Amino acid sequence: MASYNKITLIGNVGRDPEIRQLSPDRKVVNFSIAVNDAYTDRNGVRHEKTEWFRIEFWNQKADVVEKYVRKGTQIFVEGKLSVRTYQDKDGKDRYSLDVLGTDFTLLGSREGGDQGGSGYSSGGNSSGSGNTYTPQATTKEIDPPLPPAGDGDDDLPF
Amino acid sequence: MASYNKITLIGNVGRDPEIRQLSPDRKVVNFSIAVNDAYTDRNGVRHEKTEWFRIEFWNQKADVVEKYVRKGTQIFVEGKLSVRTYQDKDGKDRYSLDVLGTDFTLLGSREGGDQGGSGYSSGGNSSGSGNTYTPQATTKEIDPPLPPAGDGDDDLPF
Amino acid sequence: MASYNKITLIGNVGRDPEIRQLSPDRKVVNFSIAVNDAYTDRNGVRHEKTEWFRIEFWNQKADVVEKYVRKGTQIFVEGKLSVRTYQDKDGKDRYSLDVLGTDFTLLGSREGGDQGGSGYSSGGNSSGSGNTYTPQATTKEIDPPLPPAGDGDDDLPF
Amino acid sequence: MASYNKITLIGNVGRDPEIRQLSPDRKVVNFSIAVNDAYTDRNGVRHEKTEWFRIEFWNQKADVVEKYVRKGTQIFVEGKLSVRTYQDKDGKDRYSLDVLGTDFTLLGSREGGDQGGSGYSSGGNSSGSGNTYTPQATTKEIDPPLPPAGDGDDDLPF
DNA sequence: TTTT
DNA sequence: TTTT
Repeated sequence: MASYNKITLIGNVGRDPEIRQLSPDRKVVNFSIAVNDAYTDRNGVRHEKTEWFRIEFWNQKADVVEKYVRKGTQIFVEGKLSVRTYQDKDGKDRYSLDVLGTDFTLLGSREGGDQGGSGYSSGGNSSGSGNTYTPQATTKEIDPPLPPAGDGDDDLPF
Repeated sequence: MASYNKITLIGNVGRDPEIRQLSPDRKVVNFSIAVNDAYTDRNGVRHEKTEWFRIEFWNQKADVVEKYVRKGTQIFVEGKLSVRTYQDKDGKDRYSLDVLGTDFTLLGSREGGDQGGSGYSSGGNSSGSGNTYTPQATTKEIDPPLPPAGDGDDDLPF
Repeated sequence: MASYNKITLIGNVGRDPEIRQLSPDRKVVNFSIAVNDAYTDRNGVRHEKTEWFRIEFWNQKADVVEKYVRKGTQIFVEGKLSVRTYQDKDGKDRYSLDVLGTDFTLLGSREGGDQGGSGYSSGGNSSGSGNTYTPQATTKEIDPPLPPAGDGDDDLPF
Repeated sequence: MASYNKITLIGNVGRDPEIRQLSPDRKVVNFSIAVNDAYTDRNGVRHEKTEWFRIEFWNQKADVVEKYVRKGTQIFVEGKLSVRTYQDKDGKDRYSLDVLGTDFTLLGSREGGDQGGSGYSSGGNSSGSGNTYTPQATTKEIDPPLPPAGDGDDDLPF
C-alpha cells in the first residue's frame, strides 16, 4: 500500500466558515475556497476555471479558523483530498472535493475587510514536541521586515 | 486571485501507460494510479477506500514514463489537480481526477516484475539552469558513494 | 536512489531581485526571502527565529520575477533545496540555503509598496502541454471573489 | 508575517533510529536520511551530491518509526526545516539540517532486509477527527481489494 | 551513516 | 485498472 495523498492550495474563502461543536472536546469548522486557474491555449484563447474545495479543520485549528477566517480571506491550505459523491435535490449526481486540512496560513484579506487579524500561520507539527505555536495574529506587528543578516556589511555572497 | 493548486500522491499504476505522439515534438503519456486510504473509525470499524487519479506527463518526462513505468509500479507523482466531468455511455454523470504531472519519482516495483529500471527521479527544474538530468536508471554508475563529511571521525552530534 | 527534495516556503523578499542575462537565452534572477518562525516553548517563553533562503529562478520565470517581485513582497516559493558552504571574508565558515525555484505565487505586498502588480501565479507545468500561462497580474481585476456555485440555490450539502 | 516552511524528502535511512523516552508521555525518535542528487552539467560532466537530513518524530509517530524504520529503509518524509549551527570538537563551524517531521510513508526495504513491515503510511491528520489510523503493516488484511467503480464494464474514458 |  |  504505502499510499500518500496531499493537496496544497491557495484560494479565497467563499463564505464565512461554519462551526460545529460536536461535543465538549470535538469541534469542526468548514468552509469552501475558490481556486482559480487561468491559461491561454495554443490558439491564444484565454480560459478561466474556478474549482471549489470544501475545507475541514478540527479542534485547535478550528478555533483559529473561527477567529480569523472570513468570506474573502486569501488562505493557504494543506491537507488530504477526498472526493465525495452525492445526489442533489434533483437526483443529479454531484461531487465535492473535500480537504481534511492539516495546516493553513492566512495570506491577507480583501481591502476594506474587517477581519481583525491576518498573518496567522498554523503550526506544522500538532503531534507536538511540547511547543505551543502562538498565532502571530495576536501580536501587533510593528517591525518592518528584517534586513538580511549581514546587510550593510555584505560579507555574504549575495 | 493568486491561486495555487498542487497535489502530491504515492500510489500504484493500474495499467501500462498509454503513449501518444501528437506531433514530432509533442508527446503525451497517460496512466492511472490507485491511492489507497485506510483508517479505523471511532467505533473500531476499519474502512478502506481507493481513489483513482489519471496522470498526464508531456514530452521529456513522457519519455521517461514510457521507459520505466508499468502496471503495478509504485510511483510518487506531483502535479496540478483538475476535475473533469463527463457522461458515461449510459448518460450517467461521472468525474475524473486528472493530474497534470510536473514531477515524479519511481519508488519500486512488484517482486517478479520485469521492468528494467527503477530508481529514476525526474528532475525538479525543467525550466532549466542549463543542466540536463540523467535518468539514473540508464546510467551504469561506477563511482563509489561519496562519504559524508566527517565520516569515520564522527564529530557530528548525531 | 530515487531521492526527492522539495521545499515550500512563504516569506518576504529582503531586497529587490538581482537579474543577470548570462547569454541571449539564459537569464537568472536571485533574491532572498525571510521565513519567520515563532513558537512558545513548554515554559511559556516565546521564541522567534528568521531563516533566510536564497531563491533562484531561470528564464521565463525570471522574467516574471523581474516584473513583479520587489523588496517586501510576500511570496510563496517552491523548489529544490541545496546547501552551499563557503568562507566569508574573515575566513569563517558560513552556509547558504539555496532554493532552485520551480514555482512561485505572489501573495501581496507591504502597504505603501509601489509594485504595480500582484496576484501572479507561475504556471505549474513548464514542461508544457502547449499552453501558455497568462500572468494574472496583467489583468486588472475588478470583480469580487465569485460566490460558490449554487450559492443562493443551495443544492450543495454545504 | 504569515510565514510557512515545509520540506518533502525521499531518502534512505543512514542508521537505525535512536529512541528516547523523555517522560512517560513524551517520546522522541531521531534518524538521518541521505538524499541524493545527480545531474549532468552543460559540459556533460556528471555530478553527484548527497545531503543528509536529521529527522525527528514525536510520540505516536515515534512509535511507528521505532517499529518499522531501520538502516537502509527508503522513506518519504514531510516536515519543517530548521538549520542548527554548532561547533564540532575541533571548534569548526558546522550546520545540521533538522526536520521536525509531520508525516512519513515507508517506501520499501532493501532486498534481504529483515524489517518485519513495510507499507506503513502515517496518518496525515494528527489533529484528529476522532479517527485512529491503523498502521497497515500491523493489520492482517483479509478483505479482497475493492474493484474500482465501473470495473469490468469499462465505461471510463481511460 | 543510506541507496542505485 | 494497482498495491498490501
